[in-house]
Amino acid sequence: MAKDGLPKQAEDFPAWYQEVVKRSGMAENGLAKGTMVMKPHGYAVWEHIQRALDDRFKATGHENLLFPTLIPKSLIDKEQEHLDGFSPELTIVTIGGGEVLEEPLVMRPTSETVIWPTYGKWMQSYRDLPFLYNQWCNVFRWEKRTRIFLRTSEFIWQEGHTAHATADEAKEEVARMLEVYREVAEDVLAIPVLTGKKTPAETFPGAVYSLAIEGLMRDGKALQSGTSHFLGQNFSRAYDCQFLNQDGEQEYAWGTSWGFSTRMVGGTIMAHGDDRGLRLPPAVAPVQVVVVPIYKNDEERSGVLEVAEKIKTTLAGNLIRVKVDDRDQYRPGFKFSEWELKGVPLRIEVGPKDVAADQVVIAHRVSGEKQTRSTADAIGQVAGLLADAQKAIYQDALAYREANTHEIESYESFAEGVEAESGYWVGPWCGDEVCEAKVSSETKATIRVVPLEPTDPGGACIVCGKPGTQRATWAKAY
RNA sequence: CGGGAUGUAGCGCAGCUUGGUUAGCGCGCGGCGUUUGGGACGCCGAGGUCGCCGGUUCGAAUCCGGCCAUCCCGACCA
Repeated sequence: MAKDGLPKQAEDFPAWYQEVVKRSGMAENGLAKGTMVMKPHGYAVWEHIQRALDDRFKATGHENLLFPTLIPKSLIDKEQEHLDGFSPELTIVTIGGGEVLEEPLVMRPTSETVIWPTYGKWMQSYRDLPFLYNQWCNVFRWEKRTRIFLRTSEFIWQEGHTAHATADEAKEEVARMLEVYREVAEDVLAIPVLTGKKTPAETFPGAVYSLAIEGLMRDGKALQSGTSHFLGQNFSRAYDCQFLNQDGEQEYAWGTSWGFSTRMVGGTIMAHGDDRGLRLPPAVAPVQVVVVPIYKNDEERSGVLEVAEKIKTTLAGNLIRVKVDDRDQYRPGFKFSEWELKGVPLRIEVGPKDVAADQVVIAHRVSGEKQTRSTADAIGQVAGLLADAQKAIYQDALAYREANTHEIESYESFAEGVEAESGYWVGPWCGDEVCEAKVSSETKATIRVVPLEPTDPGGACIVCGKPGTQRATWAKAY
């Protein structure tokens, strides 16, 4: 074993991540700096995430549409906070058709600035609202330091943009979509997440407030992966989107926006992977079951492959994503390692002895266990075993999070602890940005979330000692 | 944008100090054969503008100058 092993997570997590992403065939660097090529194995995971989200968007009454990638620069300039927030990250097209453009075009970093002026043309009265639209697209953010899946200059996501007649309705939407994100993260990607509100310092530029889900990676760092923003009337005012309300008055519409990106593919890798490679939750695994035939000669080969194909046909008929690895140039041991690297949840081994005894060996990626079952039992049990694996991998991640969540005893112990142990550190905070900034400059940890609903802060601010107003969760983050 | 490092075959590297004629090794790749229950082995073979431009020299992967790119650390970052 480990003839060609990965770097160990415990020794060098970033090296492990880079290697596992490349060797498992998830993605590689693009030819332009800071970009990435999502390869079939990685894109398939994204497609499953996409499906899970899109089904839930439709179920909550949303429709998809698509705005152009290019946004006139003047539109971006209209919302000052938004402009300030994004300015350094903008990619701007200044030449088109060989001529310098009269007005530069911005490659969208997100689409509020082009969607809101358009929404303004579409809304006349409260009867037209709400607009519940979403788009699947790529966005561009020039990054000085990129990391595959986690931060690249171009990435794919969905951005929902809704317009409502009342603030309360918009706030409900923001909460509803955060819940969709939580559900997809936990039930589909098997990543337990904290849900909460961002501090003003971490709020989306132009939003009134931002909600987010945060997952904990296996190196103890947090990853923000889905965000849902209450825009208030900020964008409708900037782009003059008014409607006639029930009282016959012109009113600015209330907005939300929410996004979930391919970054979460990286999150799935880092939340579940181990030293042998990926461990993919069955719900998003491109291949859920791989059948590896074992044989010594042509005669054994044909007998074993016959059984393998039969297993495949039956499972595929039950909508299980199954593959028979009948490549002749690799031996079984090599295939075992390769599919483990790729994170396939279940492996069925079929050799001559098994064929003779009408049995197979089932190997579990999550637990690492192997068991022998009659062929018929094995086929019948696969769906259940996949469901068990989905639960087990979530439980693993949950146990990890619980073991790495610390109650803050004192500022000193927190400052030392967060360096050494990372993980989540929870404690009272006064709500002052000065205290927040002091922590981030002295420890590299930032406030990931504060609770959605007011809770007992549980004591005095860990930084300044004034009365706490809320319980904050700090962590080092990606 | 600062500090450091690296660019030689698809990947990982040696060679450079002390210039010299066919530029090497491992993995991978192609063919043939033996193998196949945890990363097989033998033989044969294909594959290189030595990052780019210029300079020194009879002669440059090697020395000198400039440029470009990538990686790490920092700053920056929803």
